[in-house]
Amino acid sequence: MLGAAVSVFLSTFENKVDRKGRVSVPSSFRNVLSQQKSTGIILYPSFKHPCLEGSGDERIQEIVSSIDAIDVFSDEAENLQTILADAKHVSVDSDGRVILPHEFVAHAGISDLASFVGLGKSFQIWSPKNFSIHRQKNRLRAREQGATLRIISSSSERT
Amino acid sequence: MLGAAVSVFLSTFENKVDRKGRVSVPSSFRNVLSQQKSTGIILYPSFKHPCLEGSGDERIQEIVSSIDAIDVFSDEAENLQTILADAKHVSVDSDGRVILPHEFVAHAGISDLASFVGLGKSFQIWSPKNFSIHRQKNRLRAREQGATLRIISSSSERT
DNA sequence: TGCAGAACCATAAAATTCCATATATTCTCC
DNA sequence: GGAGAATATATGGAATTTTATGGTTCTGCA
Repeated sequence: MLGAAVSVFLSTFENKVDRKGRVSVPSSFRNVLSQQKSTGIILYPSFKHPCLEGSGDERIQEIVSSIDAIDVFSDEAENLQTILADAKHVSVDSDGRVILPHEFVAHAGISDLASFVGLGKSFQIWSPKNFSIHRQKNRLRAREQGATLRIISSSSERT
Repeated sequence: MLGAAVSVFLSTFENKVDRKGRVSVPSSFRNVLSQQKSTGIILYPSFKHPCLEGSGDERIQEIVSSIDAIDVFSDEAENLQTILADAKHVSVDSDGRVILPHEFVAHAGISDLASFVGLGKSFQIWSPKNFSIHRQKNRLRAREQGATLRIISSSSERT
């Protein structure tokens, strides 16, 4: 099951969270991370949903550079700084696990199970229950709106 | 201390301030500082908020250079000079603590707890109460403005 | 000589490392 | 093709190290 696999975060995995808040990062996610040379992952609570946003830790550099590129006292700079203030770097231990900080566990409503949801360049962590609700809502909306995918060639942004 | 982590000030820590005004600098912040070869930290009261601005002590050099780079008699130059005039250098003791100067404690409304807030290249120190208000405002606005979408990948610019 | 800051010491709580095991999945050799 | 060895993953628990934090003592300076 090794091989190069795919270098994006893909599909959903449900793992157990133990008493200490430890949870295994899905091995395919770990492969993506190590390809990015990340020593760990960056987590921060989502603005929009009761879940956590996660990514390799090189993402932090992007945010910091973004802040540098704009006026230090602007609202926009403060928005990005909010992400930094809320984010945490968690390192992946030798067994492939991370510790979910308590505040985050609370924000996401996670108890003893966590769903890792691959989103390509990043991923989310949900409580399985909240995720299934979210997933269903999304599907419904997608169907109503007749979701069309605009696939952009080469390097561009996602929605 | 493994997990070299990321070399930026990240996330928020709430530590106790004892009778003498001593407070522990979060260990991850100390790691950033030592990477910067700072012997201590520079503190000055924020213009914009009831909090303290902090950074490694090489930051002073940057401010001095900035002053040189702009019109000596401009408002901006005076603002920056005010920072220099108000700033203090505090050293980190062998247990990782600093002493917050009284005037600063007053400006930030800090009593027995202090929140260290990572902002990337610098950080802030707040009273937890003031910070939670500030944070809530910021998160609301960030959500409306869609902060996460504005992250500049690597070093591209928007026009 | 009194007080603020610095250097020491002590300890409880929290985080990190290490070890053990169960369960798959893959590989290899017969 | 299949039995069993070897590997990988997920998970539980214990041991060890760091942190945060309170207290005491020492020292220089006003």
